[in-house]
Amino acid sequence: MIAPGTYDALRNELATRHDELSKRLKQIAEYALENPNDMALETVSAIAARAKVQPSSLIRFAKAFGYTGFSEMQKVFRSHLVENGSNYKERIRSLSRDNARQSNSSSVVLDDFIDGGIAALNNLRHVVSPEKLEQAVETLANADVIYLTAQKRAFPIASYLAYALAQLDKRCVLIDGNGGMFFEQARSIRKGDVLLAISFKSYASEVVQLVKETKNKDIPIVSISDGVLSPLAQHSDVCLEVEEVEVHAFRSLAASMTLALTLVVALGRALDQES
Amino acid sequence: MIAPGTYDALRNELATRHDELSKRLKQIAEYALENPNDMALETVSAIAARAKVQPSSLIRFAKAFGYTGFSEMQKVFRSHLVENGSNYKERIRSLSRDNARQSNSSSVVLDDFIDGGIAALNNLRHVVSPEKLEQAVETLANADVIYLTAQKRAFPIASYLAYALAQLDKRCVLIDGNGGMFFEQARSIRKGDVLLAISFKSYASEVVQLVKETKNKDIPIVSISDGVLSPLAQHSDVCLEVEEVEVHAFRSLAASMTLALTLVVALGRALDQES
DNA sequence: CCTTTTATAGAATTTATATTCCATTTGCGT
DNA sequence: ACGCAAATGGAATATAAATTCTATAAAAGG
Repeated sequence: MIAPGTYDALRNELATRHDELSKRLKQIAEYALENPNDMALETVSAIAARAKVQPSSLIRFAKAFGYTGFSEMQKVFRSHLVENGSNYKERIRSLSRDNARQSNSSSVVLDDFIDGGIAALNNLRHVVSPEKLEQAVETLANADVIYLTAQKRAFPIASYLAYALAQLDKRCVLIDGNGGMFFEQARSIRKGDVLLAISFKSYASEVVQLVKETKNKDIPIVSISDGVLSPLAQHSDVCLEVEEVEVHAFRSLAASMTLALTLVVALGRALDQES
Repeated sequence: MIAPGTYDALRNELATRHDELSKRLKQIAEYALENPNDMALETVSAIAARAKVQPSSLIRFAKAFGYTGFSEMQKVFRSHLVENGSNYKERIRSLSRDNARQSNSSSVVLDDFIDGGIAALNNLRHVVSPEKLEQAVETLANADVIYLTAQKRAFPIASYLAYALAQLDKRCVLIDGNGGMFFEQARSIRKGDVLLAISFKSYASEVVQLVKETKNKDIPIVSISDGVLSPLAQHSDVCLEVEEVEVHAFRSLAASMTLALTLVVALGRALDQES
């Protein structure tokens, strides 16, 4: 007897062997299928109480399916919970393990980044709250001029936003620090405008400083950054969070780019509706 | 002191009080925000090991935020895990409903772009030939200076490449046309250098022209473009093809960015092996 | 209807996990 | 440089949880 290692395999096993199970084990199987979250998170005695069985029955149940004990079976339920939810890090972790095995061909590197990018995109679904996104779009839609700023790794995103916003005939200014005029370029921001700042750790000091200063002028700030600890998050009216995956010691921009593009298209729709 | 009862409240508390926290507590806060799943599922000692702290620090951490112990705080992380999973399922359901009737909510747009990005990335795996990739890497590795050029939609990629190559201490020049000096910037290309050009349809004329001119000077050219019909493909020594998916009349850059990043990392490895 | 086998309940035990406590270190103000 | 307060590490302890064991109860077979 071999114990199912995945949630789906276990589910399947529970279903097919359901008939041959004893009364109490049937009862537990039904409970397990209906309450997988309990199986994943509660203690043996808590589950036993809820399913109206003895704790020992749960252990017998687990052993009947080939596990050494209940805890081992619980791991299967737990990993399911994680896969379903926001966790894509496990996949990445296994990815980096694989990386350890001397992957020196370029196409292996490409595969790793593709996997990482897909994981980051999937994750984006979970971490971006629809409300924040809506709020960001609305703020930008009401802007007279959108000022864009980013430096270093985040700069390509601002640069892309400048291009895409121009396609929408939305007025925007890219504060790129060209000619050492970072703050000078920002000086023309005024009431009615909005600052869209993008920065990831380690946060470029100019961008952080500009955000603070602009906040003091009562200009609305929308930001794209990486987590609540970001200094941008603290000073922004809306902060959209992205978490890029690190593969081979480099972070991609796939997810951030996708979010930026979404912002543009959603903004375009909002503007269309107005007119 | 009142302990946050929800994940969002806790996150918020972690962010706002992050500054006033002691060294070890900061460390734990950061780990918790980056690995909420671990916080939800692992044991105190397992988390302690991963976050490189003592188990007792985790208990102090929980108490610092008003909980009676770590277990109480863990409940918050656990309930988030459950809610997150079910929310996601509901969202998928409501999304497919909305999609049928052309919903215009921003998060639907986001989902479309995420799906599009994933499709483009998967496609990338098939269309990029390992040989070409290897050849591109080799050509770039042998370059004295890498000249980068792109305009319009492709420009962010060149801009990102410039940033990433600098990280590798690989000499590069970004021909961005700033100050109307597009061709002037390119004038200093000489034997031993390589031109890396990126352009998608409709191909920016400057870039195409520059590629042609540079080809005549017998400078190797590596390009990233979209299909064999690209004028870049014809004049390049190696042309890496990417096909971005068009969603809502806009093309993402997720796949192209991923390819660009791959090129950088593979190049980095090639350079390491040389030395 | 009795015997044998299998399943079950519940207490007892073992194992693992969280928490506390205190000696030591670190940081800070004087 | 000194003393004080806060923070930390790590062993010791307490708590909780999983698992085993056994007497009892239910089925199954003759």
